[in-house]
Amino acid sequence: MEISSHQFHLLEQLNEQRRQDLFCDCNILVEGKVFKAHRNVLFASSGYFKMLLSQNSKETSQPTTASFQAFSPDTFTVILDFVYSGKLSLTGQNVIEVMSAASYLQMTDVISVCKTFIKSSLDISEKEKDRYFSLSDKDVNSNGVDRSCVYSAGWRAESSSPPSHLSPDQGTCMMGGNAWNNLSYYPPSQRTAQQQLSKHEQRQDSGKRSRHLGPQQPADIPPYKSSKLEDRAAEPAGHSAQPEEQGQIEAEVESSHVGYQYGQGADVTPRNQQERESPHSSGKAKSSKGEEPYRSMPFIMGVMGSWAEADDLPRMRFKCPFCTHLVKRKADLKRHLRCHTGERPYPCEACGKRFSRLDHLSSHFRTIHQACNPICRKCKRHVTELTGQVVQEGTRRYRLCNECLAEAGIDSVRVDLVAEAPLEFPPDGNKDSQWHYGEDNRSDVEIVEDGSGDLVIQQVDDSEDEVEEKEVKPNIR
DNA sequence: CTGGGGACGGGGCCC
DNA sequence: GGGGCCCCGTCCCCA
Repeated sequence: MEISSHQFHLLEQLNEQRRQDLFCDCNILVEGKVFKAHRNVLFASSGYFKMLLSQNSKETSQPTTASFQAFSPDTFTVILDFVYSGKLSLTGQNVIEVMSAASYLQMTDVISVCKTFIKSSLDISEKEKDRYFSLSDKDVNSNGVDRSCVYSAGWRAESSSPPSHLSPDQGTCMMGGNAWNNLSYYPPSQRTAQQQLSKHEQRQDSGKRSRHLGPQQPADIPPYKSSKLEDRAAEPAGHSAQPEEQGQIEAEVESSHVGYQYGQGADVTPRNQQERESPHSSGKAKSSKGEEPYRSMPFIMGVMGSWAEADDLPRMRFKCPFCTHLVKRKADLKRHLRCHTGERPYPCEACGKRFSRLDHLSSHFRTIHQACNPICRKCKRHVTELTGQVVQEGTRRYRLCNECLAEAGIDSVRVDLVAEAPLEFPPDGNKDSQWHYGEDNRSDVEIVEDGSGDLVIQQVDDSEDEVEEKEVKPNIR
């Protein structure tokens, strides 16, 4: 016979013990603030602590001490509260930091929820967003987000009552129920984004992890590191940034909270005040309408006006919802966001490779397909269509003179220079335009062979099918 | 190990 | 304000 409330009561008791500093055998130092906790609870909740405590498992008599500089005490409070309650107090202000901290601590469940939170904010559909983040008590039992949280819950944490004035934008995501085990569940509308983020993570992770891994770092360092600032901020405690840098980081991170505005001219509720109002809320309701397709993420894409004016820093007004990157213009943010979403709207119609930016496509086309520099790669002599050929080896294409060609005995894909010539880059970067090889005007993906039968031109239709493809494999380099 | 080539992200400027 | 373009730095792959 199973008593469903046991798990909850057990956790509640542990939380009570933590509050009363009973049996706490682990001290966590976060930017000077000490948090007390139980090793076994931390061990069970975080991959980072699991590794850390495993290393120190033999010295059980002494309290374990861990210190962090990579995130703020407030962020760790959210994390620790989750560990001891199963409730994750996410807000538009803290979601990035919480996700970064969770990444650092290897708490995949928390990361997943943060991603979902962010994804929902990015969702084009305002309705969808409202459904997932209207977290009044009533909605907690009916809307999407909490459906993901209480999905097949074996036990249910007692309902805390978020203030009824919470708006969708600033609602607090309560990760309750059986969240410990079941957070792999996503509402269907959010799975794609989840996959995208994960893949992007993997890509960044595999590519860049080694540079950030210290000897004692967790295996999965925060992957959301598109900015140098975040690179620094994510450094482990043992490799903390220089004091000067750290101060800057703190200032910027702090200002990213205090200075957050929900659309221009919106009210700003300082974080501390928000916390006084409610431990799980982030203040007053204030929704704002931005512009498509970012209209639905106003509470994350904050306008950084106040701190930019307060400090003498340049006016970096737009903040990336996925990292700490700040940009001056919305267009720059739009461009930057593609590095997170993996969106590649600019296909090269000569080779099918897709690019996130038109100028990169343009550059690619010039260097690869228009080979402006008719020099033999081997002997460096000038070649013409008569004296040389374009050779393709794997993904590399270059020119060789006939002599070097014969010497090398290359018989891989050869491309006539003449055949190269007609390829013209489409003007004005019309990503939807069909710029054609010859007279063909076809839709959908189609393989077209040129006269030589060697060069394979892939015409790519940038419509639904491609969208599907983009979602499946973003950011393939 | 090193250098070259290509891809990519950020910043800035121009229209 | 937004798009396009250019430049620069960085990273990765490969020879």
